Amino acid sequence: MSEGQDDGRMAAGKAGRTPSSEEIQRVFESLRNAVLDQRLPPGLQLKEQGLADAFGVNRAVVRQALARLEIYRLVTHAPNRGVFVASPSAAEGRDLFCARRYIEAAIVELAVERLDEAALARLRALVQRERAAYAGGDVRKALRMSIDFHLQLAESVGNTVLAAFLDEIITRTPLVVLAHRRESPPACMLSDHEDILDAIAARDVERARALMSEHVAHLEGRLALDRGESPEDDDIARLLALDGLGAEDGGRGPR
Amino acid sequence: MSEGQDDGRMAAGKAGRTPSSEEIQRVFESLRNAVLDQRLPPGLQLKEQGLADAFGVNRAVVRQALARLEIYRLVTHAPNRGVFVASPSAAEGRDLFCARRYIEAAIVELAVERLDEAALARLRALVQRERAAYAGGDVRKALRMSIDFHLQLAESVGNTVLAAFLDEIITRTPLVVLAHRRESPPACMLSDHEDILDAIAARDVERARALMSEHVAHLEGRLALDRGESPEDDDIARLLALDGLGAEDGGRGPR
DNA sequence: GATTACAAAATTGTCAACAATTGATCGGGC
DNA sequence: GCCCGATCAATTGTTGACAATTTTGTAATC
Repeated sequence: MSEGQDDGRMAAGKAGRTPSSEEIQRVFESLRNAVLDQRLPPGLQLKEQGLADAFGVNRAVVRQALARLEIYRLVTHAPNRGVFVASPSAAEGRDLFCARRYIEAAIVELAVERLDEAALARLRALVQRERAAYAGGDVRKALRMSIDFHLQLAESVGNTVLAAFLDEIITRTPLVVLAHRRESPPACMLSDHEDILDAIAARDVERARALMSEHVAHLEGRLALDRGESPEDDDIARLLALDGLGAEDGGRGPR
Repeated sequence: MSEGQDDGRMAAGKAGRTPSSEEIQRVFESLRNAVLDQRLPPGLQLKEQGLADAFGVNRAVVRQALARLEIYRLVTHAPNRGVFVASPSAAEGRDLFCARRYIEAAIVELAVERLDEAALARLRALVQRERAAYAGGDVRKALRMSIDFHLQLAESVGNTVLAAFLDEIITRTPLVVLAHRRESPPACMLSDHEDILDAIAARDVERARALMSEHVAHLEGRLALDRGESPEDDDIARLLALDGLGAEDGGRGPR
């Protein structure tokens, strides 16, 4: 249970089994972590040769790593043009959060059924470390631990499929945040995590589910995902709206 | 809405956006369809050169297609050994069905909220064609249409993330069936599908969810997934059991 | 006769050179 | 002065050959 923590963050879900060629896995993980830490701005082009040089690997390795990132929708691949960091539409963001509510609810429900005291203790320890990171001012680490809380909870209930799904959702979320942020720090609230654990420990399904749902909704609330609120969908549409020539839209466009 | 039906089955979920190099997509789809039709026995080795010859493409193309199949857990990749059709453990099968219950429930819930008459009519038509296929004795086609019903329902509610997840679950299921079948034909019941649609049309969330849950549970019931009931996990164990020398298992093994 | 060491075949993994496509810059024409 | 077409650089896509690893078959030895 302590084996999965390879370089600061586990590759919780899928594609963690057979590291065909190690190198690919390494490049993939690095890029994935960069996305999780919000270091990669949506729209940035990822050039094969550049990455190959940076990681000291062959272009073929980079190519495969990028192909994997594409499947997770972390990058988009324009044929003969290159791959670019994905910039999810508002609709995609909504779908992501909607799905997340359902899946986190399922996980919480299973947690109430199956989590023993030892598992709960581990999760509580995680929240403590998260709190410590916040207190210490290391906001980036705190954010990572906040993510890890959700991932660890999912993994603790022992359903690999649901854990992998949540992992994918959470991995895709930072790009949505970057593309549609409204307020300042889109981090989790410490107390929320603790309350959820308490409800699970008390075997109160309804309360645990409600708290988690509220928690996720709160996260989503900090984003500008409402229909028409943010530059809608198509990348070209966004560019057009950026000039304010919104046709019949009386200048509601952002900026 | 009639555009997604490229070669008999849509690639509902992810990885359908940018077909980098078309060829890869083609090989991937072919293999994926073969899995869905239960034509690929778990454990079979998929040799790169063989597939390259069969599809008339380069080995690199096959390589990438296989990499994608691996992410979907349809094959397992043993470094320096090759890739093999996955043979999911009973535990994995349980996780799959457990997750499926939650996700189908979520989809049904959204369907009650968002499906209009037109969408319902399309789904009813699909069930009709499924019934026709059964009546016509084309069991393979009927099974595919049964799968398509679930996939189409998911797509109709308009959440791409949930649709992709269900797609993944359903794609992985045939391998579980092959590895752990108990009874004869593990197909969906026609009437179940119709009843679910009726409940959705009547906007009866509870009933729709209950019916769907029961439907999925029924599917799972035809498999031998209980703890200790089927040859547990390790592939070698399965091969041993195949000879009937089941040690203390008094000949309960398959065949 | 069984077991271990060795050798050969097959398969995967890696790599670098070549081809094709795209976007941009520059020049000419209207 | 503006617009259109061609050349040029940069990047991706493809291919084939070569290296490393594993498995299988064989032979010698205990």
